[in-house]
Formats: sequence, structure tokens, C-alpha cells
Amino acid sequence: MAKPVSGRAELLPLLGEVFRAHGYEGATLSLISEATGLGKGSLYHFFPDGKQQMATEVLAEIDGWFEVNIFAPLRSSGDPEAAVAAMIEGVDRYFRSGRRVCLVGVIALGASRDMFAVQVHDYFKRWNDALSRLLSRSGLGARAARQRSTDALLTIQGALVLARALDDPAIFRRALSDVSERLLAPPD
Amino acid sequence: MAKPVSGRAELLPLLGEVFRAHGYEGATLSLISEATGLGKGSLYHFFPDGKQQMATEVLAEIDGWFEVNIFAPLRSSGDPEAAVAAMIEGVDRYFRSGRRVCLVGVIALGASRDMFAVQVHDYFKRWNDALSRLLSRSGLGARAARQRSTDALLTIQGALVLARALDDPAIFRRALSDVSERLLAPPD
DNA sequence: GTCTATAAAGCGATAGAC
DNA sequence: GTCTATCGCTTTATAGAC
Repeated sequence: MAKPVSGRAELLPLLGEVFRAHGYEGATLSLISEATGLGKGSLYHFFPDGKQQMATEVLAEIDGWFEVNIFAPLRSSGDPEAAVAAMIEGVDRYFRSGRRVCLVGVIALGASRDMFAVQVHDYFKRWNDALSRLLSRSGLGARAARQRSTDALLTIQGALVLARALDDPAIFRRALSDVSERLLAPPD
Repeated sequence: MAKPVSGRAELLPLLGEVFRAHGYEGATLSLISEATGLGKGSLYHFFPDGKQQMATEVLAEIDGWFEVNIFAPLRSSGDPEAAVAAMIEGVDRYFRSGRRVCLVGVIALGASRDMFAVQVHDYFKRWNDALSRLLSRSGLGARAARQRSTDALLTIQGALVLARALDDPAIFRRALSDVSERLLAPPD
């Protein structure tokens, strides 16, 4: 039983870690209650629609974090090298160098994908759009830019899977460095 | 309710699809019963240790399929180009061009990873070893071979995640073609 | 806003008839 | 080998006291 929690803003990150660790199906109200120090009554006070609302709001909070810290800088930058470097560093910190899993990816793979299909789709689409447009602005053709951007996103997701499967965070850091290199390579 | 099933050999693939679609936690005995057309009594006749045994045997069957169709050919081939092409084609067929998810990856991301840690770790390690040794035999340095091999595995996993998240199987096929190219590129 | 108590349904697993 | 019935427990969710 952790320390009780005052506001909804403090609540969402704790909920996020439970969903990350157990997936949507595996995240029981008991686990959530234990992680937050709040009884079920209190949880339903904050989230009248229950578990689904909790996950929806957690996804929205994650989306908001990436919007501010990753997507927006990508959109407003005129310097591809600096922007890519900043994205890589932000991603490395967010995923704790491969020791933290991507909740959006976890949900994308599971049965709960249908329930959150729009949020999952949007998160990756907006990331992909922001990144590929940055590459386009830097002189790359639209198709090549889109291709490199998609490759970057999928490499990050795959690195999280493999790093966890092999219990080797170095896989993630190495993949991030590869991503950076491929993103900034001269046009083919 | 699907048609009843006679032997254990017919049972495992059906179980596999349920675990794939719902994850370990989400795969309830009711869903399994429905998918196989077998009552719980029959399921426990085949798998006395219940759900955990089912998943263990499904993972073992998947591992066996990859051992025969992917890993072994990689180990015995002297022709890297042909071997990589055969691997890519086998992977494309197995994952139905990105429309089917990787159960080992799904479990690696979830809370049930600890329960199946050895099987998950072994699957990827043996794949990685077989592939990186093939590249070494073809003249690549051991470090570069290992690096390219890891990159290939993680790209496949990430492509499955992103293809599902964006509901776009083309992402998977394109990623496979990239993997093939990077695997067979001349030494840096 | 937090709690306890509880409802109703579903869970994994078992027993025993056939 | 398959089934139904059932056990004991946990699940999500609600009600109502404080």
C-alpha cells in the first residue's frame, strides 16, 4: 500500500505504471487500489466510468506529454539534426533507456486495441507526421521522409520488445543510436 | 462455438490464436472453450495444470516451428543471400504479412513475462545466434553481425506493433524488405 | 472525498457421472 | 474423453455511512 494521493494529476502517472506493467486486462482494481493507496470508492469518485475511463485518461496524458515534449518541437524546428537529437534524448528518458515499456504499444498489441483504436492510431500518426515533415523540410523527398520516419517509430517499438525479452537495455540504446543515424543519413 | 477437436496437435494452434488475440491474462477458459469447441473438463484432461500449461505448450510449439522452418535453415546455409531471403519469406508467411501478431512478443511485453521468461529469452536468443553466425560466416565481423541480427529481430517486432497500431499491413512488408537489405548490405 | 459492505458476474480449477 | 455442476475466489461496479 503506497501513500494516498490527493489529486487526479498525481493519480494518472500511478495508473499509467499499473497499466504498463499489467496491460489493460491484467490491471485489476485491486492492483490500482494498492498502487494509489485509494479505495475503490475513491477511484470511482474520480473515474465514474471505471477502468475504461482510467485507461482513456492515462492514454490522453501520455499523448499530451509526447505532444509537448516530442511532437511540437519536431514541428517547429528548422534544424533536423538538433530536432532528431532532441527527440532521441526525450525518447530515451521517457522509456528509461529501455527499462520502461510503451503503454500505447502494449495496448496496440492486445485485445483492448479496438477499445482504444482511435487514440492508439492518432498517437503514432501524429508522431509520424511531425517527424516525416521535418525530414521533408530538410530536403528529403516526401516518400523517403515518410519511410524513414515510419522506420524510426517501429524501431523504437521493436527495441522495447526485444530489450525486455532479452532483458538487455543496451539493445534499446543501441537501436536509438541507429535510428538517429538512419534518420539523418544523406538521401539515397 | 467452433467444431470440436480431436487431438492435442489440433488443439495447440487454436489455443495459440486465443493467446495471440487476448494475451495471457485476457485469454479466459471460456474463450478457449469457445475457440476449441471443448468443455473445461476436456481442456483439463489435456492440460492438467491448466492455463499456464496451455501457454507453455503453445510457446513450445511456436518455438518448434521456428526451429525447423527458420533457425535450422539459417544454421546450415552457406549462402547468406538465399538464407536471408528464405527467412524473410518464412517470417512474412508466419505473421500473415503483418496481420498476425507475435505471441512471444506479446508475452514479453506483459506481466506474464516472468512466468515464461526462459522460453521468451531462448526464442529470441537462438534466432539471434543463428542469424548472426550466418552473417559472420559470410565474412562480417562478429560485432557487426550481432548488431545487424539484433536490428533485424527488433525491426520485425516493431513492424508488427506499428502495423497493428496504424492498421496498415504495408508497414510490415516494407519493414521486411528493409531488413533484408540491411542484413545483406556490404560491410561498413 | 474516503471508506466498508455488498451485489452480480466471471474467473480458474475440480469432482464425478456417463 | 467429454460433459455438467459446482467450489472458492476475484472481478468490476454500486450503495450508502461518515
